[in-house]
Order: sequence, then structure tokens, then C-alpha cells
Amino acid sequence: MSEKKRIIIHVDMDHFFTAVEEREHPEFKGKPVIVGADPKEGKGRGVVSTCNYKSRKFGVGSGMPISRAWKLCPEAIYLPVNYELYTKVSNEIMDMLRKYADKFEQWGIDEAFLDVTSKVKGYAEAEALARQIKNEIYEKERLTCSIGIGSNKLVAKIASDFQKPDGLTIVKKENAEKFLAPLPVRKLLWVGRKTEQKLKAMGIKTVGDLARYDPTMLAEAFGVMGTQLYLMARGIDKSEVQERSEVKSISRDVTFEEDTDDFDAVLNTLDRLSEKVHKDVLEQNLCFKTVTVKVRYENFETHTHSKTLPFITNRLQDLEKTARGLVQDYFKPYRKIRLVGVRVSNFVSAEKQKKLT
DNA sequence: TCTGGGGTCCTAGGACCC
DNA sequence: TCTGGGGTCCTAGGACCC
Repeated sequence: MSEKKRIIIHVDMDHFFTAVEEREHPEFKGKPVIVGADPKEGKGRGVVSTCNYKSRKFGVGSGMPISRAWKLCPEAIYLPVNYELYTKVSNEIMDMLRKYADKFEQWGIDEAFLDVTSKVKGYAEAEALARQIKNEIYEKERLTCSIGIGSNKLVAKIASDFQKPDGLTIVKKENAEKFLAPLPVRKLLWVGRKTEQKLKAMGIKTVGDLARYDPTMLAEAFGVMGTQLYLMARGIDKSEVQERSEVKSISRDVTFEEDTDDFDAVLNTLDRLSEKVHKDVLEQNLCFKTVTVKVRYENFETHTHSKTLPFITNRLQDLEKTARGLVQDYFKPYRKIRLVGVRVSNFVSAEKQKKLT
């Protein structure tokens, strides 16, 4: 049984949020731009969402506390995250990309996988197609992207990250293992900080180290994930490019500007979040069964409480009442709250529900 | 460094049913 | 009073993605 030959393209927009902002504001040209939380003169909470290349030269990076970014680069232009705008631009780009692919999968707001197996005869044609895609995006949106081409999603994604910005990297199937070997394990999908640390403790730093390791021992240490890790290290990934199915949950949460023990204020915030979630639920024509409340205390300890209702609903009052009930346990006189959130899940589409009743 | 917000998937224990 | 096995659902927490 041989693996089906595929050609997969991964498109990754370059520093998407700041790129869109720079396009909208030509006066930002040549300046460091940072999109994220309000820095508040270095006292702000929250993190950097995206930063452009100019600000990266100061050591700023995405995910970094905004207070630290302020210390590194106070002269940068700081902007709030304008999701509405980025989503609009994203939708235009995704519609553009979709038509190039047999199978298409959006990944986050600014990335996509395209299975182009039947559209091209080989890697040379795939490269030409990739250039065409880059041109079209630039012509229509004035934005650049980096593209990776490989025989599966994993290799294509890592390849797109290899040369940035405005890059194009092709990794043929027969070169995949060699291409991956020198990279740090952190570059692999699903290897975050924790897994990286655990692997390091086992003496595994690069993808090559991982590929040479005993797969049985990896399975013992990581369970199902261990087998997956080993296969990835060998450049093997059989997962299909597939359009995202329906949403599984809808949530809103918010970090307070200051940690609070004003529990009435927390309840008010919770109601506001419930209203936003409810609005989304109605817009998407859904009914839910499960409500989850999230609380983060000032020491960052985070808890969730959930309740599955004995009935299906889309009513705001059911959501608010359940959420208010769940959050009560977390109100302790000696514990200040940093974040509160609400989520609904266990959906049944309104249409399906109609059939049931 | 002092840690956002919106998601998905996995694990593990316990309840409950047959 | 002690004892099964399988299946499904629920809950809480955690790792990871962008």
C-alpha cells in the first residue's frame, strides 16, 4: 500500500494585522508598528498580537506582554486589534485562494492549505501556480505572503515559514526528511513549550534527533501524540486538506483592567459577555446545551465550571441565569478576579431541532 | 517578561445504563 | 454482599493553534 502522491500549498500572510494597517495608513511606512493591547505608557495588560519587521528589530515579538514591548520600543505606533477589518480582508483573500484548489482549508485568520494535486503535473507547475497566487494577492490587496509547497500539510506549513517575508519554498517528497532534520522540534506542529521541554529532557532537540529516537519509547512517553511526533519527524503526515466543519463552541472572555473583588461588577461583565455570545448563537442559527464559565484569579490560576442543561435552548435568559449560577462558587472574599468568560457548546442546529420537536 | 482572546482536541475520572 | 464489561455522556483541566 503506497501513500497517494499529493501536492499541498500552504499560504501564510506576512505579519497580517500590521500589514493591513500599513496598507490603510501609508504614513506608517518605515516605522515600527505594533497591533495588540493598549500599552498605557508601559502599564498596559495584554500582549502583542502582531508586529511588523521594523519593530522586530527592537526585539518585539508576537505574544510578548505589551508592557515589555513598550520598554523595548516606546516610539512604535501602537494600534488596537481591528478584527472587523482584518476579517473582511481575510475573507477576500480566502475567496481568491479557494478557486485554485481541489480541496481548501482555512487555518486561522491569515493562513490556508490548498490541495492542488489535480491542478498541476509536478512541482515546477506548482511553483508557477504559487507565483500566480502571490501576484494575484499583491495585485488585488497590496499584501505579501509566504508560500510553502510540499507533499503533505506538515511539510508545506513548515516550508512556508522557512523564508519570510514574501518567500516561496519548495520541498519535494524525497527531500522532506533532510529538510526537517536540522530544525528545532518546536517548529513541528503541536510541539509547544511544554512538549519542547519534555523532549529536551530526553535529549531530543532537533527534528533529526526525534526521527532517530525509538518510536516505542516515544509512544510510551507521549501516548498517541508520541506516534504522531515520530511520523512528523520522518516527514509523514496523512491528514487531508478539508474545509472546516461547523463550529463546536462560541465564547467571550475579558481581562479586567485591574484585578477586582467587586463581584457585582463581575456579574455585570458576565451578563455583557453572555449577550455577545447569545448574539453570535442567533446569527449562526444554533441552539446549545452546555454553558461554561471561566474565572482567572490574580495569581493566574484558571478554573472552568460547566453545566449541561436538561434541554436545548437559544434563549439569553437561560444563558445568563446558568452563567450567573456557575460563577458564584468562585466568589471568595480573599481572592481577586483577573478574568471572567462564558462559553456555550454542545450545539444542535435550529433546523435539526425543529425536526425533533 | 508577568502573561489577550477566540478556538480545537485530548485525557481521565465518574455517573449511569444495559 | 460482592461482582463483570461495554458504551455514552458529563466535567475539569491542559496543551496547542493563530
